[in-house]
Amino acid sequence: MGENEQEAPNTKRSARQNSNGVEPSLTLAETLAGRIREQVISGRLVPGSHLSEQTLSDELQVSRNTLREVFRLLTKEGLLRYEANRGVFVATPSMSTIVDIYRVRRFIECPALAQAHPRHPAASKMRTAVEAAHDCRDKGDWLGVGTADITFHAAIVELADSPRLSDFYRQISLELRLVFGLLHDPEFLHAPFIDQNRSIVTQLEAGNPQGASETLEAYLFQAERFILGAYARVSGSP
Amino acid sequence: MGENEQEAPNTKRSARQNSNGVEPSLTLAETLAGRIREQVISGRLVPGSHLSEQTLSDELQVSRNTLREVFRLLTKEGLLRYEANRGVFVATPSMSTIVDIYRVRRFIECPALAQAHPRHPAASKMRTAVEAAHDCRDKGDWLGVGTADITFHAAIVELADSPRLSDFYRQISLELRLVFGLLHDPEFLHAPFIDQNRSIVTQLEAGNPQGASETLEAYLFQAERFILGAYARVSGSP
DNA sequence: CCTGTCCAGACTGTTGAACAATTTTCATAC
DNA sequence: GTATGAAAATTGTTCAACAGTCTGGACAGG
Repeated sequence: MGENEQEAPNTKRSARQNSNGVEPSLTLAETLAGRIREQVISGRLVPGSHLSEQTLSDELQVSRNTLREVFRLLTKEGLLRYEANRGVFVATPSMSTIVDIYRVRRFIECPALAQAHPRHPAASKMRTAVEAAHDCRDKGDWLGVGTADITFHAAIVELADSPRLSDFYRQISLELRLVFGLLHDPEFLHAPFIDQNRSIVTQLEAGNPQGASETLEAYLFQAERFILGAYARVSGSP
Repeated sequence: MGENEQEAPNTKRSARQNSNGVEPSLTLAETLAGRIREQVISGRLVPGSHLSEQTLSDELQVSRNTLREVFRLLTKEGLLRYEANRGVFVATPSMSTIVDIYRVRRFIECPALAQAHPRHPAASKMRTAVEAAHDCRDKGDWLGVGTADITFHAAIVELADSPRLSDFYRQISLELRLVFGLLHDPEFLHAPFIDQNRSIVTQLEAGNPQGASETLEAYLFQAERFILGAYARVSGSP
């Protein structure tokens, strides 16, 4: 009797272990995707390196199948690259990647800003992000400055009121952060742009979205040159 | 005796069966994703319906694990939607979906066209697509007209020379086709726009991208009203 | 010494079965 | 008629196995 009851008391930690506890119904794969995304963005996982299924699944204590789901997610986000029968690699941004990213940014951010209403909710997000960047600079927290910068520009895109556009921009930002990680010199990269961001939001708040947009375009061209230069330096003499 | 030997000689056809044989290193999951994508776009898989893992994996003769990889792919494309512990459903476009799609289209297509060089390679793609749509109309092949229409507008986006923008637009097109499938009245939806497409490409070829862009903007506003109206009719009295 | 072939090992692609966790269904009690 | 609670169905995750593909080295011949 009772052989029906599967009482096997489950030695492994229960499937949905949540060290922080509060994640509401996030699947394991999604949680891990977040973790690996962090590592890729922060540069701890070097672009071009091979991610072995066996090694990683051992390391993260998940099965290969689950890890493969994670890989699928991150591949679609552009952070990993697939090669059939050879596995996944951390994406390696090239010069043309950078050029394309900045082309897209100018294409989307400038019109979004130019046609924005100064009292749009996203405008206050911009202001908040600018001040956060300022604070972080004072504390020497350059990684925080980078995050605030991304937030600022995401807010610009939100001015266009399009969920799909915002999602797309989120993806572009991810790739850009991958580039930043490759350059590891956040101070040099971000310092010059904090004040320009402030000038942009100030112009917008003053009811001059057109001027803000022009400042932004100049900003983006300048930033592109900056990044390309830094990239060439890193890539030329590693 | 011999119970140790797993003699079951693998009744299923070898893993990489390729009925057409020529697919170069496409993974099974990717192949299946293509098949399901077709079914979703064509409307054979009704929006909102639940895709059971067990049922579908039996039907497609693949394992649940592989099918889950397929689901992950299509979810990222916006054709399927995930609900934790409840499974995947075919995405159900709403009015706000349509509004957002057309907002994005105007936001991207019009500037891409306005700043285009008339001799850009994508311009000839536009011309080809227009003529194809014309031919299909004469033959009464309205599904072909729809495909040609999508191709035409994808070519417009290609004028911007940005792979990431083109990829993004491809995704938007997929969602739009999902809407079309929901409306199943391709003649009514596409017939009015073939000639406008022709006018647009003609203006571009004549060296007037600005005029082409204005025509396109009017086109997109009109098409949005069309689709929204058809949607309301279908959704109101099913 | 160089080059091409062949073989073994490592890794990915896919499978099927199993169990845990969650949702849904349904019968019963109030 | 609605609440309750257990059974059934479904998803989330794991494991072990095997087939297909790639990698690297041993080995033979030039």
